[in-house]
This record gives sequence, C-alpha cells and structure tokens, in this order.
Amino acid sequence: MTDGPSGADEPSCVQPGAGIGFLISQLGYVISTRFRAILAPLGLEPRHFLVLRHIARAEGSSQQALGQALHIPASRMVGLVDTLEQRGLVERRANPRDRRARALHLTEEGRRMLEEAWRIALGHERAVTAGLTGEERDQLFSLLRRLAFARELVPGVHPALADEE
Amino acid sequence: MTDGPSGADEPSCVQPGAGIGFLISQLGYVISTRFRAILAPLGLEPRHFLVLRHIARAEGSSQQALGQALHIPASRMVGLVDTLEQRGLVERRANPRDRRARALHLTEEGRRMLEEAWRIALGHERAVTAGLTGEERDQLFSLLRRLAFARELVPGVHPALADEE
DNA sequence: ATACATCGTTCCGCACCGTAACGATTAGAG
DNA sequence: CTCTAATCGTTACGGTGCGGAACGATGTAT
Repeated sequence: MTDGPSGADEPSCVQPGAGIGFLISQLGYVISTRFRAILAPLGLEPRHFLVLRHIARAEGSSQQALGQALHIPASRMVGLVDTLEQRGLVERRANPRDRRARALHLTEEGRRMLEEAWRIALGHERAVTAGLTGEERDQLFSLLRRLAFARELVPGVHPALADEE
Repeated sequence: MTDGPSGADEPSCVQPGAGIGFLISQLGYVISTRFRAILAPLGLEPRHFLVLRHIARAEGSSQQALGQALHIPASRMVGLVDTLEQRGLVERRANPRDRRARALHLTEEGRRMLEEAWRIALGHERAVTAGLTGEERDQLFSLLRRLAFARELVPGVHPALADEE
C-alpha cells in the first residue's frame, strides 16, 4: 500500500501526488516563483508588474478602481502605490472631478520600466514552454484555457491577490 | 499600447497575463485552494495529507527524515506532527536504536483518515479535468509532465513547502 | 574521555495580510 | 441650504505563519 488505497484501478494520471492537479499546482508554484526571481533585479514584484500594466491600460484610474479590477483591498493598494511612487514609476495626481481620489499615471521612467518588465515576462513565457514544439504549445495552451474557462478565471488577474469571493 | 510593448509580433500564447505561464500559475492556485477547501471538513490541510502519506510509505521514519524528504524545516515538522498526534492519527514512538529520534507511525484512525483523504483527493483529481475527454487528459498530462521534468520537480513533493535554494 | 554532530524542541523576530477606525470629500434627501 | 450617508485614501492594530538560532539530550568519532 505505497501508492494509494488498496484496490484502486484508476488511470495513472489520476493520482494525488502525481496527477494533473498536483502537477499544475507544482508547476504554478515554481513558475510564479521563477517569475518573481527574474523580475527582482528590476526591484519589482509580480504584483507591481500587474499594477503598472493596469495603470498603463487605464491611465488616470483611482486606486479604488484599480484595486477593484485586480481584486486588491484598498489598504494594500496604498503601500503598493507608495512603493511605485517612491521609485518614480507612478504619479499620484489630483483629480479635479473628485478631490478625494488620486489619478494614477505612469511616469516616463515608469513606462520604460514597464517595457523592460514586459520583455522579461516574454522571455519567461518562452522559457516555460521551452522544449515543446509550436504545435504542442498550442495544444497545451488550448487545454489549459479550457480548464481556466471552466473555473471562470479572469485573464490578467491572479487569484492569489484576492481570495474571498 | 494596451496589450504589450509596441511592435511585439509574438504568438498569442506568449502574453504575460494570458500566456501559458500565467495560466498555469492561476490554475495552480485555484486548484490547490480548492483542494484545501474540500480537505478542510476532515480537519486536515494539504500538508497533513502529504505527511500522512509519507509516513504510510515509510512507517517508523524520524521527523528529520520526513522533513528532508518533503523539504520541510525541522522546526515546522514539530507543530505538524503535534497536530496529527493530538488528533490521534499519528504516534511518536520511541526508537530503540536512537533515543533522540521519534519513530512515526500511523494509528488505525490515521490509516482510516488517510484513506478517506485519498478518496477525496481522487475526486478532486477527476474534477480538475472534468470536461476533457480521456484522450485530451492524457495529452495534457503528458505535456505537463514534460514541463515538470524539465524543471526537475519531484513527484509528491510540493515546492511551496521548500523555497530556499 | 573529550569534542563534535544530530534529533527534537522552544523561542523569537520578521513579514504579510485584512478589518476597523479615521479625516476629508462628495452625493443625496428634505 | 442643511444634514446625513456614502466614498476615497490612509493609518493603526491584531492575528498568522514562517524559518533561523539557540538549547538539552543523545549519539558518534578520535
């Protein structure tokens, strides 16, 4: 009894510890860890990358809106934007429409940093599937997308940043 | 410029936020979160399951050996085994060969619990790939295993329990 | 016999996260 | 216009989990 409950005649891919679920969980962890590592030299973490990216897409957003889109609680956004502002990547401008809110904008430096981070992310994406042919990569991508769709995952929003629902 | 650096003519599957890497990272998170949730009614967490499983495979192991195999620091093993012992699932027996070490054994209750957890894990594995045909599941499994192999992942050992290196 | 390594344990500081308050500002009701 | 409720950003606080460092007990080597 070293590999499961006694008389289990399951297909080999359905085995806790070696099955698809565990495999994806393992891979997901090492991949995101690796991404964090190759992003570190820029002084950025994955969440910073996501925030920068979202600001670039919707310049002038409030912190609230940003937090809502990325499922990040407001209290956390503060420190996040603080960091990015201190590094001169993001500006908190006044919003003439609503003096409570801050309009977030990328600085020139921020734009450069985002492009650099993007280049690194692209290299990372390629590294992930190194060893797969183009056709295999497409297959894998298609299969994973179906799993993600079945779980209603939102592209670009990492669920680790927003547990509750 | 809402979707990447200006002139990037990359294949669509290579896009941070929507690429294979991010997809696996997303899926890995929700899958392990889900697994934690369906295991909770037993009063167990995923790590407890892994520990129980390993003890079953190598009854009489020391905590040290167990921690080394699963890449869990010794100081954490204590609390882990404490919990399992308090629930009557594991026994710390004396080791006549070495009075420093504790020989870990499953109780009858522990064995029952492990089987139950295993059943739940199997159901989870099936749920993960629900919506895929058998052939697709095999394809996916094969592709993921190649990625895992390329990254030297050890079956049954989740890297989240061992960051360093 | 002495010095060093190993096992399990406890202790402590670190980092992180989310809730609950708070002042400032805005929107809505009367 | 006034008063009240909601919203935005911020700060403070408590809870949690993790791993390194030290410790006593025991084993091993010289």
